[in-house]
Amino acid sequence: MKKVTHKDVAKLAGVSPSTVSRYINRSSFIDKVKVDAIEKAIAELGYKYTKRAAINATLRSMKVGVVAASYDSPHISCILAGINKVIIQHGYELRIEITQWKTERELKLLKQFVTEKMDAIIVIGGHSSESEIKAITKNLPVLLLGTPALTNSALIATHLPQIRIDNELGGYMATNHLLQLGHRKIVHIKGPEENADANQRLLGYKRSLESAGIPFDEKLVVNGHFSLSISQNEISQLLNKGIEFSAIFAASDESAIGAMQALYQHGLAIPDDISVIGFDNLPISSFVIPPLTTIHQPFEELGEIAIQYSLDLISGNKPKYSIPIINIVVRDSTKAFSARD
Amino acid sequence: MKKVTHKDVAKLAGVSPSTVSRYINRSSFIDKVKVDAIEKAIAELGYKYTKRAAINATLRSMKVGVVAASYDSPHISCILAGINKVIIQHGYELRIEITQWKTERELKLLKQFVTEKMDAIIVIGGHSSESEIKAITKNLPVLLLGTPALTNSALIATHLPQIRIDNELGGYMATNHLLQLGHRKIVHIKGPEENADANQRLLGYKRSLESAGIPFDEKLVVNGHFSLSISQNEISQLLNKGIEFSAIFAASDESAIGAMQALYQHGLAIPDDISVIGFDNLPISSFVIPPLTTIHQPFEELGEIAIQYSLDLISGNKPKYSIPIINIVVRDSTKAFSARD
DNA sequence: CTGTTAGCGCGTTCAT
DNA sequence: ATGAACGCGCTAACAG
Repeated sequence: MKKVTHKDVAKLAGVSPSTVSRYINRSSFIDKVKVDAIEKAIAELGYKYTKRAAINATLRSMKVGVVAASYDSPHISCILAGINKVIIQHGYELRIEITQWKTERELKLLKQFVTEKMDAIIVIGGHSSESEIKAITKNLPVLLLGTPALTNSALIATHLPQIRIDNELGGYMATNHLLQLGHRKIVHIKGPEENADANQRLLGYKRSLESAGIPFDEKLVVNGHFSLSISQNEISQLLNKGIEFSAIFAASDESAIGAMQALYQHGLAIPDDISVIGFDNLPISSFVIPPLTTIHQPFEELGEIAIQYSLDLISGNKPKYSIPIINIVVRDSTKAFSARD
Repeated sequence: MKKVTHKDVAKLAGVSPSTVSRYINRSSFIDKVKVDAIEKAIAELGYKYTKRAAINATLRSMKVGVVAASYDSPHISCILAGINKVIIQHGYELRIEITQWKTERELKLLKQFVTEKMDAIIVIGGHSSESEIKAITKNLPVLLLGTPALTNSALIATHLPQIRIDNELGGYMATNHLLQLGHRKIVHIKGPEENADANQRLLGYKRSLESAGIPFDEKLVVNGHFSLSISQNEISQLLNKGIEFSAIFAASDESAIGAMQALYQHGLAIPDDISVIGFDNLPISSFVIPPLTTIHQPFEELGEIAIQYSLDLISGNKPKYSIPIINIVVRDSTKAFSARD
């Protein structure tokens, strides 16, 4: 028993193979009578379409490649879930590769995706510049998700489409929450210098302080690189230096958790001694002790939007999308300021 | 400029296309002179092998499918990273699909993988029975990773290969650690009834108690279903009932963290009032407060072993593998027993 | 609208 | 050991 092909279907239906192909792809209108015959033949023969052969014939891959820093970063998992959810409905496949935080590897993977003829590429929180990416991917549809790559201003402006939340607003909301609780000395654990998201959150922090009439204090800002251990270290040093503060706004939940670690090690209670607010709302953030107040990012939705956008790019449609909304989730790690003894 | 194919290479090298093909696949010995000619032609033409066409010609997919419960389960991410690491070196591709904890979806995906002619399938912590899986996958290489599917004893025994750690030993080690710290009333948060891993951990718990001469107390065992929130709930109820205990052995880190939540809400300090030990050593477990003592599972290594095994299955080699070693990681959540006031 | 012809780039019989 | 011929299953270009 050989595999039944569209030719067999064609023969039985009394039409040509190409008509069957056209029927399958709905690429043109077909006589109702023939459609019926084809459908009958398909049912009778138990014909199954083999996408592989089509891909081989068209030289298109029907794949979209995703490069991300790692699998086990919680928010990346959520984004991937969102992407996966919609992509399968469109007959595309997902190819996920991880950079392990190495820029060279990111570039290498991008090149590989190009030679493998991916139909589109999504870069999640990449570290290379827009111009580098564009140089490699040429006119392939590329989408930047989350942290956009740094634009090297020395080169021509190459604006790749990107999906991002309103980070400045998030930074403002977080800081404002602390302010409203009566805190005045608020530490900010910022993200990497070259990260636009991080910078915008810092901007939001500044604007919030400003609108409350509190002067910006350089000494209260440390760089946690979105990293748990680095943030832990930074806060620990701050504490050792004896710098005073009653609250922390961390630019990521991982940073916030690192800060909590440091506070814990120094015997400081959260939120009684120090309030902490994060940014991301990772799945785990509601389960740290105490549960973390944070800014919620709809990661899965971000993934869905990103892939929709990419699909539109592939098909040449004008992408239409809405920026997902962020909001504050108040849990137990923040509390009204009270002067310590 | 058209794509350069193996035919072009053949022509330039003065050999036949099939010889080039044989050279590429090393499927038979070729005259040294011709090899040189071929290599020279490849270099000159910048020829690139196109796997897609080969796949189409052989009707093999060069893919292995993985079904897992979700992307954003921390240990699954680690396993996937391990799999990904070795699979790319072998020219295979990874197709990951998630079941969202639904058994029907698991079965559906399995069927889909079969019709897509996956070369092998890995099921991570599946929920269907071995016989169900085997019925669908026939003689396709299937590997069960972690939690094996429940074997329905009513049907014929169908032993699918599976990679697992020594869960009984892990349960023993965890309990023993607590015992050595002087604890006598040790709560166990077990996993789902139908989960073999969970049952074995429970067995280890029992054996450890037994060897310490402590009678097993049914009331000290609750079912946390490996779930954070359920475990939280169960421990909360235990506390409300006034049942006495000084330590908890949770069958998963997520359960342990849930337990910690409950303790926190009841104003109990960890480890001063209650010691907690988990099982898994998730990336986050070192960062909860206090850092969690737990049994370390080498997830990434498990992934590597699983895919190696699958690759061996595909190529017909006799799979050789070693069961990965687990060990205890002592952090701050456990402490010597001291009678409370 | 539909059928015919000609590939896509490679693997795999057969012979020799 | 090597070449010729054919096949994989489908799409695309061209006629009509």
